[in-house]
This record gives sequence, C-alpha cells and structure tokens, in this order.
Amino acid sequence: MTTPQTLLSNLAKPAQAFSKAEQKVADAILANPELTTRSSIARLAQSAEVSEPTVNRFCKRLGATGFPDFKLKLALSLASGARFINSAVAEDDTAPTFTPKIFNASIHALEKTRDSIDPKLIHHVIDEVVASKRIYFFGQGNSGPVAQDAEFKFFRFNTPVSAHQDPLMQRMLAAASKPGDLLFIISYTGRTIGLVETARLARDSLATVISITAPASPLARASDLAITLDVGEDTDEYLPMTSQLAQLTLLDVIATGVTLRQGQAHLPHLARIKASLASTRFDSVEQDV
Amino acid sequence: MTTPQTLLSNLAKPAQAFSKAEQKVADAILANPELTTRSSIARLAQSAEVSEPTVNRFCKRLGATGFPDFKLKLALSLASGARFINSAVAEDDTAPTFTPKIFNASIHALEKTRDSIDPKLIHHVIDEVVASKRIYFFGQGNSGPVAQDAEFKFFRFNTPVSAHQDPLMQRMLAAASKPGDLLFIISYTGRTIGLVETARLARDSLATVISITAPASPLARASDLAITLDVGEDTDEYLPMTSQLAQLTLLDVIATGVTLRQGQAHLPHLARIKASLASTRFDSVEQDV
DNA sequence: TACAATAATGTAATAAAAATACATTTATAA
DNA sequence: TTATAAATGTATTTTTATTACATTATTGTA
Repeated sequence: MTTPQTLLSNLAKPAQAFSKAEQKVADAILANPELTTRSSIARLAQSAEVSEPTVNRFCKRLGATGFPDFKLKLALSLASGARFINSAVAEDDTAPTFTPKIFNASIHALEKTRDSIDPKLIHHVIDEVVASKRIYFFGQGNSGPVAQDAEFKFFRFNTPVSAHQDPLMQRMLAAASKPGDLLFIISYTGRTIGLVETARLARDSLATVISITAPASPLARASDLAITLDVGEDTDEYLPMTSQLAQLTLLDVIATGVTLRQGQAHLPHLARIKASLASTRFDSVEQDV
Repeated sequence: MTTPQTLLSNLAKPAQAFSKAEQKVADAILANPELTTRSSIARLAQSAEVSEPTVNRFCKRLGATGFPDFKLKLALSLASGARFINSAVAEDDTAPTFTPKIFNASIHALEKTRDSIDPKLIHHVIDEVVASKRIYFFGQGNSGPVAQDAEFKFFRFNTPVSAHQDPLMQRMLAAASKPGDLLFIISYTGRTIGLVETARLARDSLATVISITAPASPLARASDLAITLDVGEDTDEYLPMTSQLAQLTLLDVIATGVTLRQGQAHLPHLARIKASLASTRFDSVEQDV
C-alpha cells in the first residue's frame, strides 16, 4: 500500500515499472506536483499527452481509488515528509533559506520516530520505571545533556534519580548497582565502548538496563530493553543532530507515561518542587520547568 | 485570507459570523473533517441537511474557489498544525494514545517556532558569533542541558566555548568578561533573577549578550539581541516542555549558519575532532556527534 | 403592524469532471 | 508471421460541481 508520505518518492523512483504512457503521467506530475493537486484529470492528461483513462488507471495502480483520491494523497504527501527530500542545506544557503530547512529536518526526524515507536515497548519501560527504587541516566558526548535533561524530567517522581556523564562515575555506579536499580543508557550509535561495558556491569549486578540507542547495536544487545531510534542519515555535514530531539521527546513520553500511571497521588510532591523555585523569579507565576 | 493551517480552527471558532445553514455545514464538517476531505458536495449537503449550493457558497466564503479546493485546503489543514487542537494528553490515555500526542506536540512547537523566526535576526546573531573571540552559554534548570548541548555544537569552531549552569560561576564570568566576549543566555521564562543580573553585569563589561528567551521578558530587555520563542502554553500538566526542543533546534540553526559563513576553511579542524573520538568506539565509522 | 428591501436558502438546469465499456493499437512469444 | 496479451485511446455514461434563478426568511422603516 502506498502511504501518503511515500507517494511522491515512489513516483520519482526510476525502478518503478511504469509503462510508456504512465511514465509520461509520472513525469508530468513530478514537473509540478503542487499544480497537479488542483488540476482536473483532463488538464493533467493533456499536459502528459495521454488520454484521460490512462491517468485514471495510473492513479489506481498507485493505490488510489481514483483521480480525486490520488490528488488528495498527493497533497498530503506534499504537506508531510516527502517535501524534505531535497531540503539539504547547501553551501550557498542564507539565513532565510537554511533556517526552515533545519527546522524541517528536525520535524521530520520527530515524525519518523513517532511512526516507528512501539507503544508496547514504551509500556514495558514505564513498568520498569514504576517498579524501580532508583534511576540513573548515563550519556556521553552529545547524549550527556540529554541524560541531564532526563534527570530534570524524572525529578518530579519520588524515586531518587541522577544523571552522569563521567565515564568513571558511570562505571562505579554500574558496578555498585543492586536489583531494583534502573539504568537508562543513552547513546546515538550504541557503539561507545565504555557505555556498553557499563551496561554489562550493571546487568551482572542484577540491575535493569534500558538503552535508547541505534537498532542492532552492541549497546542494544547488552540491554534488558532497548528503545531503538533510527533517525537516519547524519551524512550531511550541515544538518542538525536530530537524534537528540528524538531522544528528548522519547524521554518526555516515558515521563508522561509514569505520571499518568501514578495518577494524582504524587501531585503534592510536584507542587512542593514548584513552590521551591518561586523565589528565584521576578514573578512567581512562571518557571523554567 | 484563510491559510490552510488555520482553516480548521476558523471553522471551530464560535465568533464566526455564520448564518444558520452555514453553521450546519460547519458543524457537519467538524463532526468528521477527515471524511469530508473525501466526500462529494452532495454527501456533505445531505449530512448537514442543507442544499448543495449552500455548501458551495460556504466554501467560497472561506476563501476557497469551490468545493474541491475547499477539500484540498481542509486536507492540508488536517495534515499540518491544526490537527493538534484537541490532542492534549488525558488521564485515561495509554501508551499507544499518548505517545503520538506528545510527539505531535513537539512537532507542533517546532513548526510554530519555524514560522515565527526572523531570519534577519539570525543573520545578526551569526555576525556576532563570527566576530566573537570567546563564547559562553549560560542556562539554569531545564535550560542547563541546552547550554551544555550548545557547547558541543559550537566546539567545532575554533573560537573557545564553554557552558555553565552554576549561578556563581556565571556571575563571575559575566563580571570578568571583556569586549569580544559573547554570552548566550538561555531561559524559557526570561524571569530568572540571577540570569537577568548576569546579563547586566556582562553588558557593563562591554561583552555582547544574546538571549534565547520569552518575548518582552526582563531578560530580553537586558540583552543586546534577544531571540524570542513563544512556544506557548505549558498549562497542561502532561505535555512536554517543548521550549527546549525549539531552543536546541535554534542553536542548530545558528551553528549551521556559522559553519556556512566560515566555509570550508575550518573543515580540517572538524576532521581532527572526529578522529580523536575514534578509539572510544567499537568501530570507528560512526560517533555520538 | 405592514411592507419594502435585502439577505439567505433552495430548486432545477447546466456545465464540468471522472469513470466505464469497449474498440483499437502495440508489443510479445510461439 | 500470427495468435495472444498488454497497453492505450475513443466514445459514452455516470457522478460531481456550479450556475441561474425562484422562493423564503429576515430586517429596518413608515
């Protein structure tokens, strides 16, 4: 089934087994997809130099129920991910052009992550968090700030939580861990030697290890549960490290899940935290939560 | 002019001056907008219990050229931001339902930021970064990890850079700063007393202060340049702190801009950084950049 | 209250668009 | 070649959208 997100890229794929006339239709659409979403079948047939039924058959072949449905899917495809195909930052970009590109790349990464997350796995992770007596977040390099951020997010629960970026400290804490301890290990590649060893040490001590990392990586294999994020190509020198955003949002999801699981029981605890910040502000209504 | 993004919310607005029959149409569309994008005018007229021309007139009143155009705009509106109107996390949500909601909220925040950023301001900020002799990133609370992350991102440039979360250290560095020093101060609310005072100290020392903060906040006023992010409501207990994502992506934009400005000159520097990480990996192809 | 004047809505006809059935052409393999 | 199947086009029908115009409500004023 052709999903809206991939329709446009399917069209562009040269591997497609289109017949001569259908290729003409594909070319005509690709020449101006935006216009196609507002065209009649007659107009498109004319610009592709084929008959109207050919266009109609073309649409059905691509999974639409007919031409109007095809236009709808095309418009959706244009509106969502597919539009980012050619949005790599180029050397001659200036602020007005590369700014939206970078935001779009970030948005795209979150969309991709959203669509690839297994809610069952999230459910299990929340189970582990709720069951744990103590939580650690470990990260190195760019994942260090993510671990630190997670500490803030999980501070609202009554379970003791801390984040660590220092490899030696991570190692010592892992070795000293006990059953009931929960370690989140965050690594984009899952190939950082120190973190993989830390995971093994912790599991030897019967602590639970959950990693947020790359699919099929050494770290994923060394963990009890692995939430794998395949945000994709960091091949482009200029594009942002979107994996962090995915990691951060994922940790938000987990924190939210725990909050929901605990229900209202812990709200007074949260209120006390908020109150403690009031005096550091110009006015006490808001805060940097 | 009704833009695609706001069409749906315009429909829902009770303030709209719709006539009786038109209100019926609006209600029918709102009851199932998704279905409407695939309906014929006859079907919609029937479900709204009005005549077909009434539907047609309704569409034109909302800025479409006709019913098909309206459907297209509606579909686009559905595909983009507007769909998040009612996506607050509820107490009876479970992992499969709240996970996409949180990702959507994050995506929405980035879309909003993307559309509100002034590229001219970004250009000026890049000017300041390129001109600076030394860069500091200051943040407290949840913005601390953002500052730390920025340090990683800006490390690729030859300019010395450091991030600080400790208020005393921030204060000392600000007081000791000199012309040519550039301070980035990150604060969601812009009302953290310590950070505002730090900004004033730094400007007294003739350093440049750029803040990433809330519009019209004390911090924004105390800065040379203020990039203001209005990500909006953190009223919902369960929704993520999306402002961090906006801050992170914004810093990505700035870092990218600086990279582009410097051109290829600094690529060898970057290569050396990458090489230095190789031995910490299971294989040296990838890294936690 | 009555009665223009105007706005809102619907009916019926027309035009436009899309889909279908079927004929013709083109390619393919025996 | 020549039968067969696949691809494409023509003509027609069906569906969909729009327009013109009639009817019905609504509003303001004498």
